[in-house]
Amino acid sequence: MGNETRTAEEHSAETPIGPRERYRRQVRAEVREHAWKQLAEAGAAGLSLKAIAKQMGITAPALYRYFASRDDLLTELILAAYRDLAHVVEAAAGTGGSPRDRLTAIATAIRDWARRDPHRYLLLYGTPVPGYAAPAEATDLARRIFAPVQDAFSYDHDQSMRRSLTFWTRVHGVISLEVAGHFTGMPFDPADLFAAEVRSTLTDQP
Amino acid sequence: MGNETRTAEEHSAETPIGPRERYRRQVRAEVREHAWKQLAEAGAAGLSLKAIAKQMGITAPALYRYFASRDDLLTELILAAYRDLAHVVEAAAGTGGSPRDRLTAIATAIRDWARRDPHRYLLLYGTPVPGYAAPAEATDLARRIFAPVQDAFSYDHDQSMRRSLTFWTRVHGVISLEVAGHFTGMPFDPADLFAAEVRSTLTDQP
DNA sequence: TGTACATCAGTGAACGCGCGTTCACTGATGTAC
DNA sequence: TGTACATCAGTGAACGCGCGTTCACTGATGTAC
Repeated sequence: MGNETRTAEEHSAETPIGPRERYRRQVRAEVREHAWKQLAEAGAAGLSLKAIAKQMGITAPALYRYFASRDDLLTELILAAYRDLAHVVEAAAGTGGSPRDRLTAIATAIRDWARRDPHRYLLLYGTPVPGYAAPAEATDLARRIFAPVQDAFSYDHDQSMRRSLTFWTRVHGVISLEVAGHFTGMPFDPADLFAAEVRSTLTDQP
Repeated sequence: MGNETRTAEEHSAETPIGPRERYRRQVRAEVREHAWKQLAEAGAAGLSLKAIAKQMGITAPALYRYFASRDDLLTELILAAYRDLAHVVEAAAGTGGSPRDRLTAIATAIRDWARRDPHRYLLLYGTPVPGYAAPAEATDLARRIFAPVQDAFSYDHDQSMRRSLTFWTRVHGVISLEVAGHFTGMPFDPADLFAAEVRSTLTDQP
């Protein structure tokens, strides 16, 4: 599913890790993989520890060695998705070039990322999961994803915030309708519409 | 919840209805009301016949006198939501005036409708309910909601479809992010952003 | 106006299912001496 | 290099919960004569 984001525990590995820790990380990664598969098939509401355990051929209580609770796992997935998108957006912005080039690269990167795994996109920008409160880190990451856009528009001192927001809503307007399937069967190519929308936000830009 | 849409059965009442039929409709309406309340609190995944029955002070099997299944009820709610939005959009478009006036009225009507009951909006335009296939009538109603927009743009013979789509994605771009709570805590008024987006689709228009 | 009958709303028990989570435990594995 | 011990992954039983749905039934209510 392309979630190669390293978790905090893996970053702080100054001391070399033993075989138990190595095994532990493998299992955690495998759990996450199955979780993403479930999310893609049944959405966030369909995420089930028991089902994951069954798919892995172990019993459900064993998973509590690796995740404190179902919500804990969901939180990890959401944060991983945010981090992955942040990397993708930062990489696109990092290619340099004019603001126009950077913004086009960012927009394309976001759309490609959303289409690669629609449910992962919808997990972040779709209908909020009822009864689930995102951790504070999610808000930070959302801001971090938005930052490269603001940066690219910063040449327009008076209107940079407004133009960043407009860029954001236009990009998500096309993507969210496309990903939710509202364009299927309609006689046009969403890619064209998307490209036109991105261009529309770039008028009078260096 | 403002779902005053009449169902097919109520339309076909040529013969005067008896007290049993009247009672039946009252109960059905009451079930729908509780269902909307659940949808608003827990989303589509949280829609439960047993919970509705409990709230109404009857047993769950009794509900099967009124709805064939849980999916059947969900379908009715979705279609009712589509119909309600269709009425709202058609009423806004029907106020007459220039295309500019009509489109502004339509956009405002959609946003107000979405904000009045976010989960009803998300039921139609948010994350698709996993495992649920919308009936064909839903597609017809979606087209019907879109029609007044196309009609207002029809003066632009060469670009009416493209401009209608752009109107559509910009309107939903702001609304979906706003309704999902992605603007909370940000230092600007979504209403301003929305108004600006609507205006942006109207440039060079009568 | 009164009575007989058909209709039908609602009950209560039950089925099988899946869920998250706890707990005391077993047995394999890594580690320290 | 070998042994003792601590660690810890995973088990199996269990809890309480909620879900959709079926079925045979009771009893109230409307309707036709």
